[in-house]
Amino acid sequence: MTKNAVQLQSRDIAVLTDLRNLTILSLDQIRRLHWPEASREICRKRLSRLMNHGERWLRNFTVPKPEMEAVGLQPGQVYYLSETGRAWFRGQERPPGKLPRQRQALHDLLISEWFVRLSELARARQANLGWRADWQVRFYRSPNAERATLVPDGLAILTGLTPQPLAMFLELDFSREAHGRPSSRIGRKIRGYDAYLKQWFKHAGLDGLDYFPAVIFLTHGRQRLENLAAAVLKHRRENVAYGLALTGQVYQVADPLAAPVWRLIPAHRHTVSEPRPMLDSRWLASLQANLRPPLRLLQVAKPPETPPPSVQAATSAPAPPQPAKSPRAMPAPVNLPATPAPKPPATVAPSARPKLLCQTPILPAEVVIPTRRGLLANVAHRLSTRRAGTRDTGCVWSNQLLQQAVAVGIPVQWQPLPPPARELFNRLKLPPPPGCLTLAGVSLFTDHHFARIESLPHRLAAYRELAFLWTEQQFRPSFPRWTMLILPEPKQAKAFFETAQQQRRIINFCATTQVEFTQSSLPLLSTIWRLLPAQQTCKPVSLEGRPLLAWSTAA
DNA sequence: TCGAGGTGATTTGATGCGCG
DNA sequence: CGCGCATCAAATCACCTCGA
Repeated sequence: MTKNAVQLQSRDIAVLTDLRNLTILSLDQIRRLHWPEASREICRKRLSRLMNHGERWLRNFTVPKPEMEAVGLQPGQVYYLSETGRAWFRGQERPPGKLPRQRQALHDLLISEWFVRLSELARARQANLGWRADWQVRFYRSPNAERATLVPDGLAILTGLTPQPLAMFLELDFSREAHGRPSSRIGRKIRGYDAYLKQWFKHAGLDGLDYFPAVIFLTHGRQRLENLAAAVLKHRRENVAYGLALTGQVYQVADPLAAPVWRLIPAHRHTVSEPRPMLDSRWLASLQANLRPPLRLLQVAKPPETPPPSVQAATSAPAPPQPAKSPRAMPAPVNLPATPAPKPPATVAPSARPKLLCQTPILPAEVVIPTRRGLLANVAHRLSTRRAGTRDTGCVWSNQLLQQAVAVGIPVQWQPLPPPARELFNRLKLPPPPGCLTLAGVSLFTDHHFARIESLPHRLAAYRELAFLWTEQQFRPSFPRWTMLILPEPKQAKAFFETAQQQRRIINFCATTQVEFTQSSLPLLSTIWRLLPAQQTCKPVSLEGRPLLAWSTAA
């Protein structure tokens, strides 16, 4: 057999990407996604070439025909990424996805089928479908949690179909377990989504969403569907919207969203509808109960008093139908972050706080926000283990940003760098960044350690390696979206921008200089930040100064 | 030259059936 | 119950044309 190299075409890359996102796809599913007009044989032949020639990007296995037919799938070979295929994604500096689990092949194929159905629907209606895999949207109750609280089967985002993008977590109920008890898998799932709703806006995997997605449960058997609906009503404590349907029905109708096969539970109502289309206006409107908390950045010139509710509405999406809000619909902005912002120390007048902080080279212990224990510990450790010098200003600056964010009502979180990540930097003989700050749901490394210009390329390479390590070891939260740099000298800033501009970046960088930072009364909001979003090419980006939180539109 | 696409031949694997 | 054989469908392969 000839083993000629296979040149990857754009369609091949699309197939590999789908396999990375969905883990496995059947021959029929790949054909429907990428060869919708062609025969099965043509698709199979290309996959065979990707599998057996050159680099051998794919592998396959057989799921018994009766098993596939029993769940309504077209029988055929099942494909997944080979180690070469996974390595290709690592080479592209993108996560390689997860390994297939042959014992759960049918479950995973049904998840893929939902993606394929939505793709076909999007294609027919000139809409767009985005998909985030389970490893991208899994939820950990706290940064130090050992295990994920909740692992949805995937997140689909349909844009162009409804006025607001339609975002749906998928839960495929493939088990035979009863739903009744809170300790059952379904009971834990429902409680898990309740917890997710309280923190979703901090999750990097849910960036770009304006509201908490609905939860779509697909199950088998009518009685099971009834039990599932009852379980949702029984266990649900928060305003999570659910849509329930039978796998068989959803996968048989031509348009799964427009067909009246869904039992809908709106976010703010304790009722289960009769079978209706998912594109039900009232149910869709109920999703707006879980809007992303507004940043209110432009109102922060005033002290952090509770803003009137109208201010919050004015900065959110334009005029969504306002459902009747129950007390637990959404945390009130003033309560963000979850723990109430502490009162400033009596020695510091509230009006003087920002100015004082920015003029203080080393943060006095009494001004460190006591509730931010991680950062407090970090600063305290640094101050106690070595003399406070320039190396500690990074932590001080982090604390300043943290305090400003709390003062203006932006949700913040701090997580020290995980030990394996710290070891990576140590191994590369580079000072590690202190940790990861999450501002308004966007996580970022805070880094202030550019002592020498020569170390810049190594440092950028270290972040690339860290991105792989982060994915491989499944650190929480997901890999921070941005890396914030405060560059000590103008010449180092210039060198950094030149280096980063010339590189194909996988990390989003936002950088400023020490001078600009210290001279700004409110660095968080000032236009002192140069944003260098990740991109696959070396195309230069504008280095015009922007506010730090402009990142939401930059990448 | 290489890949896409079409067609038909061959191989492979699952299944059913009969026989000892 | 185990074995061999027949049958069928799916998978695979070979060879072709066409077009970029």
